[in-house]
Amino acid sequence: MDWEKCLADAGCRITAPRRVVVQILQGASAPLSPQEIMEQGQHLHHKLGLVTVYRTLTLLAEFDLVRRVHREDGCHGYVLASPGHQHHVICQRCGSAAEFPGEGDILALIERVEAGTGYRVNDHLLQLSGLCPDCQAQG
Amino acid sequence: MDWEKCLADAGCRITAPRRVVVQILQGASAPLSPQEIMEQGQHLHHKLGLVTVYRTLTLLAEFDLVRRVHREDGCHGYVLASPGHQHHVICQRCGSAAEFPGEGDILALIERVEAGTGYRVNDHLLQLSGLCPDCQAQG
DNA sequence: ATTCTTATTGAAAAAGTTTTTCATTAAGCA
DNA sequence: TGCTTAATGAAAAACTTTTTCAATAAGAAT
Repeated sequence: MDWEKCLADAGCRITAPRRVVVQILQGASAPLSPQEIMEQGQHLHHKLGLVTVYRTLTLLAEFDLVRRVHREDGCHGYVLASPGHQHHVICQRCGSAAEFPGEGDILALIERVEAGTGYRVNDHLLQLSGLCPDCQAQG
Repeated sequence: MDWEKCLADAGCRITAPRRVVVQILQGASAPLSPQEIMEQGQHLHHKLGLVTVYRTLTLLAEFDLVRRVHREDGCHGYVLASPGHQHHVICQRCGSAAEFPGEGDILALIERVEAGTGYRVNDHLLQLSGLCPDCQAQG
């Protein structure tokens, strides 16, 4: 579902800062920190504040529109979650990210884990890291 | 390999604070934050400082003896990584963690991702969250 | 055992990240 | 067009992580 409709249906307003945050994430090829989102976003909306970026990310995360991932540098990074493709490979060298569809494999694994541990699994985070094609080529 | 030997072989010293951090993690049933490790560790070594906990965790992580995971509250949590069982299910209610062996399934998935994206995968993080048996029973 | 070297520690301070507060602004409905 | 109230931005507070540096103690040499 469209993010605007998703928020609107929940009674949230579609504001300029929110549009900017989503737009920046849409154009990103790597997970961005709140700080980076603000810096890039200020080119589109020069009054954009860091606090608003945090609040927007928290809101988007509540609706699973955005996903928080680990970054090598220890920061939290955010990537847009397109439904059904919520997994990422991240390049350890340049930080670029690629999505991959992994639902099928994961679901099978989850079933086995539930059987083995007794836990009931509601959510999962799978993040791979390595080298993107470009960085491999550079050695 | 034993963590003490692992550090000693690299020329690091086996100190009381380091022993305490490992001991706390060994007794933990959920990922602990540096703060929590310090608080619990001070019962064993009352002078243990937070700085030392951070440094010890960084060191242990370098040798893959410890693993950093996401926690619902946004904090970073650390769990001991027993080799070959580096994956965890975390209970969203009580925070307890269980390990599960998932190597086989993951390796197959990784191969498919490498073929599909062109990325070369060096490392992976898989974290499941849900409800542990106890919390399920409580409703 | 004792001494020596130097890695490690703890405390304070600095740096960085995230949240709270509150007056002001503007989204969306009437 | 105006009204209501959610959302914003700035400042400050709270919290997390790193840096600095003098003091300590691990482990090798004696």
